[in-house]
Amino acid sequence: MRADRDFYAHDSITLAQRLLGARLVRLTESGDRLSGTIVETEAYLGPEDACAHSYKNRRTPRTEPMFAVAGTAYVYFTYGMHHCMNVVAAEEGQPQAVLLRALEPTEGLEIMATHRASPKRPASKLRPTDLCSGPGKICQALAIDRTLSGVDLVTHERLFIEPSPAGPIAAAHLVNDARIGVGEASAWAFRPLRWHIRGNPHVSVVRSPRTQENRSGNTIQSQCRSE
DNA sequence: ATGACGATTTACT
DNA sequence: GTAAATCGTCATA
Repeated sequence: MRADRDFYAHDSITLAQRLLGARLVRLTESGDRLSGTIVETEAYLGPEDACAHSYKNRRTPRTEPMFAVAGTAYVYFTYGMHHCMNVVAAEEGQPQAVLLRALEPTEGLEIMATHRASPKRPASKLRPTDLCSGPGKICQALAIDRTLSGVDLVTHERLFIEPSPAGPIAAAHLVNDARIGVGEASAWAFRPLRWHIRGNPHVSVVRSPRTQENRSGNTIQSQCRSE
């Protein structure tokens, strides 16, 4: 069953954990049903978060959906070639969002593979873990681009989320560490705002405890759980 | 109008 | 591990 407004109406830290185990569903224009279980997320906190697009309330045509009601999709284009999808959290006007970083694909793997195929790596050579193990891969596999930015996941016909009937993943099964790809300039880059399902093979980046120690010193060590 | 820069992925050494 | 690909977005002028 599709998630309703109440499912999304929480701060981004809560929603990031709540989304794990839920299913992202995409019904394409071509009539394909594509879906996957969310296994990795990151919370972006809003005006005070130096790593967020909405830092200092930066409000532009691109970031406008971040200020919308919880359950809105925020999709942006980056590096001249990739799209990334967020789920907007919190109250309307508070630009918090959760970045979807990895899915375990469940329906339409064949179609996803054709979307992800390249000359070097044809669809036939792609394994399930090559399909949705990163924010750019998710959008390519499920045919999500910025034309879907700003749509309401509570009512949209072709893009929505189904919570797990089994309920949220227990905290003991989650790994919580620093966000990926946000640089190291600000202390915000080291805050543990990323979550993933422990041991899931579709997760985009698995940091060894050693690496975590090297990259972030004792700061994260004390705040994060490692594998 | 212009320039610097990505909430990334891929291929190659 | 390092580097290239590639262009929309945003701040500055």
